[in-house]
Amino acid sequence: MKTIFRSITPVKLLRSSISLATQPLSLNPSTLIDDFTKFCNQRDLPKAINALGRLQNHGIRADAITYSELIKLCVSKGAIKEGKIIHNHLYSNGNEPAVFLNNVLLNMYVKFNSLDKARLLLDQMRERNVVSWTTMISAFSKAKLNEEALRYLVLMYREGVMPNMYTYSSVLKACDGLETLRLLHCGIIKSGLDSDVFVRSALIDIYSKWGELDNGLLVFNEMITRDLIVWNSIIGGLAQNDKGDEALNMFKGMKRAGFPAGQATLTSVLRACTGLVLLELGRQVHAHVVKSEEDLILYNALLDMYCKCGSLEDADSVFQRMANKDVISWSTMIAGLAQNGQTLKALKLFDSMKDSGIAPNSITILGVLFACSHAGLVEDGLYCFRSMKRLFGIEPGREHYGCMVDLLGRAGKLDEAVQFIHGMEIQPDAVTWRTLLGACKVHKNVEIAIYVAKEVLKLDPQDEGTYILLSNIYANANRWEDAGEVRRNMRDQRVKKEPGCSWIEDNKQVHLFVAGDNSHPNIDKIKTELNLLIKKLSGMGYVPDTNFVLYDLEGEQKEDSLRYHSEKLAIVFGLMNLPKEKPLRIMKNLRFCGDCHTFAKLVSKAESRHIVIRDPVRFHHFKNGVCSCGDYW
DNA sequence: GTAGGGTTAG
Repeated sequence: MKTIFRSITPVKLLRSSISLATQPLSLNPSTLIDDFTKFCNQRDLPKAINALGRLQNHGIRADAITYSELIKLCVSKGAIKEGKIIHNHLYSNGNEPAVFLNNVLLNMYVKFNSLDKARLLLDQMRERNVVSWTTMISAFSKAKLNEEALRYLVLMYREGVMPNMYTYSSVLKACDGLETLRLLHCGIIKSGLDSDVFVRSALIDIYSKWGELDNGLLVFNEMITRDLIVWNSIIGGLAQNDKGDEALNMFKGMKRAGFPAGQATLTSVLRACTGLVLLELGRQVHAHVVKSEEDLILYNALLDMYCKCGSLEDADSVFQRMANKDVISWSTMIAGLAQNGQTLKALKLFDSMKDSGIAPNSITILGVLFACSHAGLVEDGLYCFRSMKRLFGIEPGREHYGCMVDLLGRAGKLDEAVQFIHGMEIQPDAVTWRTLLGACKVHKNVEIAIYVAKEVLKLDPQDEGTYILLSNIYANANRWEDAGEVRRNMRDQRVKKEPGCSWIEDNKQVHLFVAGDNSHPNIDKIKTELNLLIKKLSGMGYVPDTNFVLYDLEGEQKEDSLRYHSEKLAIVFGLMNLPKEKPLRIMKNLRFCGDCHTFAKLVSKAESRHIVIRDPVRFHHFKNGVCSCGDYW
């Protein structure tokens, strides 16, 4: 008895006698700790915090592991207040917990999204190790505070703490460009940490995000042991960089390596299908995923795939059945309807979205404006644009302005569109002007077109289409000198020409047709069939429209290059090979030329086929001689 | 003991 009393300081004795009055429990320190430990183990937060209060009153400490477990319990329950009580307790009486517990506290504030509190704590800590720094860096990186993440990496270096694989795998995401990325990669290799799978998957991912897929592939190919996430990184990287076919090949490789596809994998596979318009493969993925639990991201990708493969019925049925829908699900569906020419349904869906209590974001509004512009709903579009900030708190961005230029231009209000661009709060870019140029073309306004084309070329001197258009305009007006100058400028700028190509899926195979390329095995047969078809259509009044051809070709040669545009070859291939009841679904890399558009309309009538062609911006559903775009595109 | 990588809409 005596010895026990002697071991307690007078202050502590005083405290315990006070607490005795309010909390008539055990006085014995070991019993108090036992109580505390017991409640922590039982994950009984209120009782544990109560017991902690008694420890506090008696100036007693439990062991670090128990505290750490209790803090984790707070995190899992979102108990911020309790977490702070523990923090105060650990810092009471001028104590500072060991770095391990400090790290647990740091992590707690991070999980509570209190980055400022975490930052303060880190500043205050006497000892900071690699875990402390990594906790902060990872938090900044996840919160997309990239500058802060990189800044803390530097602070860490300056303090003489070296990053490890945990640090690198989380800081890589925060790279602000290729230069930083290369520096980090060097550091990783020098420290021998590049054998870590986490670091590797982060490297693959970030290289592909910065458009250096080859470096990502290099990292991937050097790996001896790969896990599911590394496969996902490379497949996702390929899919996001429009290398759908390579992504699908990689997916095959992954299956060969014995990995079952996870939801993230299938999301990327769907993205690849979307990019390649592989509706049938997309359907197979769908059939595969309906068996598992509904994953929102995956289902959103499914929606997008159906929309972008021009199958609105499938998209709608998925959308109707989805138990949870977020702003992306709604925006995908609204944009999908709009792009497929179903304007009124798109606007109706926007109303339903608002009714359902999901707040639209800037991308949702973009879909709505797109719908208005493609249906000539000038007033509705203007209203939406003018009220987006007031109603939804969304500032119009460059793309919203672009949609408005399109809206005015399409409606033939070309002067107003020019005025609108001059009044924009954001500097117009080449895309803005090019949008208006397209409208000038449709409405055949030469005067404005010349002005607009010059604006485009000021901002993008490499734009092939604009040179050609401008020189065609001059040539048609017999202004040969001007046309010649445009041609010279084009040569001086070494404008690159992107070859037009189209592709179509048949029996799980993609058939690609590139302008001027005869490598398809059946190309001769296809060309023969195409010529027969053109003859048949000529009987219906089809005359090739040569205005859409390059200026340096003449007469018959002009018509010949037009004759074999890749979308025509793809259409004929589809007619020859796909069953009559199936719509022809064709994808192309460039915008439609007017001649091919007319051609497709006539074919849909002459052959009674439903033809769906996707250009880089929208869809054209050809049925019975009419296109869903209403001949505006 | 505490810190880490991949997936969706324009």
